[in-house]
Amino acid sequence: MRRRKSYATIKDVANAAGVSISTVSRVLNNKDDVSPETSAKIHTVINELNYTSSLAARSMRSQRTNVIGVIMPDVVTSYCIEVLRGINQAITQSDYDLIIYTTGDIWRSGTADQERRYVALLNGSITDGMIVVTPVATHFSTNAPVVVVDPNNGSPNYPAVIATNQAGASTAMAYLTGLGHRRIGFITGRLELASASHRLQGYKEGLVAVGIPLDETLIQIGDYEAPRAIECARALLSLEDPPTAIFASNDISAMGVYQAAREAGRRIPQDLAVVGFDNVRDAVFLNPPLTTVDQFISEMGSIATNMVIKLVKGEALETDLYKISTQLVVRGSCLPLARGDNDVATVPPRKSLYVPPA
Amino acid sequence: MRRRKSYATIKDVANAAGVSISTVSRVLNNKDDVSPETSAKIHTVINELNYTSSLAARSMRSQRTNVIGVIMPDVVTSYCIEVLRGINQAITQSDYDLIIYTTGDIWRSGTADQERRYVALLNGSITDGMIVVTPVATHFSTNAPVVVVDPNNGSPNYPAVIATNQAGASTAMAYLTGLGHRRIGFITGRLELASASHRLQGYKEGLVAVGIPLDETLIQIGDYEAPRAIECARALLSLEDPPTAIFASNDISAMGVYQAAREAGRRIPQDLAVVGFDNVRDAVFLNPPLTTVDQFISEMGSIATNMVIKLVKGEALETDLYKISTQLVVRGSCLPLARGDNDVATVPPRKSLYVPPA
DNA sequence: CTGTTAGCGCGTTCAA
DNA sequence: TTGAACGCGCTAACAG
Repeated sequence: MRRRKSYATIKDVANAAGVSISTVSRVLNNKDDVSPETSAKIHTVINELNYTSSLAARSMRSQRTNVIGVIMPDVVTSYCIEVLRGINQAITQSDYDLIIYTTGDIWRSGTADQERRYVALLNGSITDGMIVVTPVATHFSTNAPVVVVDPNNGSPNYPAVIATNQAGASTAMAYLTGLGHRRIGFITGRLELASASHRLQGYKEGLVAVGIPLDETLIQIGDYEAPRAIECARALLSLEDPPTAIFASNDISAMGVYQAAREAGRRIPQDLAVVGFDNVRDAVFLNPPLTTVDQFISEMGSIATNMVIKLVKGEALETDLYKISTQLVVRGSCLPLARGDNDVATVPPRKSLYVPPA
Repeated sequence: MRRRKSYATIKDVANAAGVSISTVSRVLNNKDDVSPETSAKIHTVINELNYTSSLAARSMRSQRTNVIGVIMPDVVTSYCIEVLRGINQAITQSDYDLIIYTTGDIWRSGTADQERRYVALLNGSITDGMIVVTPVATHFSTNAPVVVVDPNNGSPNYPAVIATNQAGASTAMAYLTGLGHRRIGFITGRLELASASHRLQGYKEGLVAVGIPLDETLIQIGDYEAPRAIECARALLSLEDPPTAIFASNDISAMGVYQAAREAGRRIPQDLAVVGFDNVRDAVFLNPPLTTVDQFISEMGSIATNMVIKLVKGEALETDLYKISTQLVVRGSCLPLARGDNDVATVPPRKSLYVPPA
């Protein structure tokens, strides 16, 4: 499996153009001291040979690659996809290219050692700066710019973009309790993640705020994924005294609740109010459209991207800790708690308003 | 912005351990001819210095990186996300790491030149082999393994994984016409993509098969995205003689149809049958669950991944052209066309069966 | 078992 | 305006 010089190198270009390597290099880097003819000649050859300078060799010398790296635990969960969406958008409007690095294993990675390894791997070579998403590690061995998104530890050592998970959750609770709900089920996220425990705190906080005692049976341990959420919702709905509302720790879990409710013959929102978290893109397409807490995930991605780019360029940051406030997006999945069983007529009909996510 | 030797190099390790550089290299690559003590000593130092070998330098020498590269037009459309899901899964079960490369611009990229540039960029340096998703380019200048997913040109020059788009679409049409529908609207995808025109062909084929004349007003030009699909569906539904069924070129577009139908007060499936394409993860969470054509996108990703890995290892492929047959997944978004307006009672109640996508 | 030597492809001096 | 020489961090061949 040895492949040597399978592609054109700067040497090939130099030979074909009848000039020296360094002249080609100069042309590549737009130095001004090259005669127009030589330059033109070289460009022709470059096109003919389909030459591209080697990222590896180039970065090894110049420490400059025009590439921003992203390290994520995975690229398939809705959260990561949304972050990516934002990063993607910010990259589009910049001169930088994007490399996403992942082991592909949701569970295996996420360890501090892995993260550190990756940061070193990319930053030591092919990346000008990087974004680490939901890191557990607190320190990375690199002095190239690092920006962190939603770190899993308290006070990040790097410029960070974070969401106000707890406040968002308690806002949602305030909404539900305001509608008269008192038995509110909760499906947690992956509790080993900071976001999940913060949302749980928000749930409890919301209960305390209106003096509802905590009922542990109303809390189900989820994992941010639909299958588990379906089970959780089934458990809640088959309780002797089932909740009239369920607050799911993310939208995917809320979709699981929809599924379980349909199975159980419970109508949303008449028989069961549902609130999600994230405001994922598809939330608006559910029937009824999902009321959820928007945490502007994709914004977090684009802000983080702009932060690293600034740092790479040597500019200063306005702030090292960028907090993004969550916001409740009210759509059609909740109704006021009706005392008389299906007293739906008393509430205004919900409009099928298209509320674009983010 | 010049940063020199910001991180530990192999030289630092060698100095700190009091050995030569090559000895360290041997330890790094698990060569057997190193004394246990030396090896242990070096490992200690490596940990202390938090050393990671530079990907750039390493790959430049050894042409071996243990990294598989993916080049995609973007990382935010549902199609790409699904492909990624499959790649992700296959990578998990391998020893390889994954790098995803994208310009982040859905529209800017997708040009043959860009693709060629990226392939050269990654393969010339940091990647052992790569997967190019929906390429328009037909040839890449590299002899490192390349596998192509759903190429936009006829006969790919590289091992490829492709979906049977046309057949899938005509199957869906057969289903709809079998239910008695004769006025069937169609929302296309981005017609510059091969998949989109193949699906359109399948639509027409399905019409021809049962002798329904083509009505151009029933074909709306979409772009695989929801907002456009909503407009298309609105147009179809406000036709003088509106369709009784709409076949959308992908699930995201089908979600747009749901939205437009809701606005127009049309119930799905009673008043309007809807079929999608892709079988995206969330299709099952829609209400009613979406009947769609599964093209096993994520399988395509994992198969492609396993193919490159084989090639990288120097193993032979069973086949160079892997066709994945589509399959209709019947859920709840279609009913037989009822002559007597809302003659719903004649059909069996749809079960809310959980059909896991893929 | 370990050190020395020679590049990989490229950018950057320094001379010419 | 251009070319020769050097070294980035690393691996592989060859000596010892």
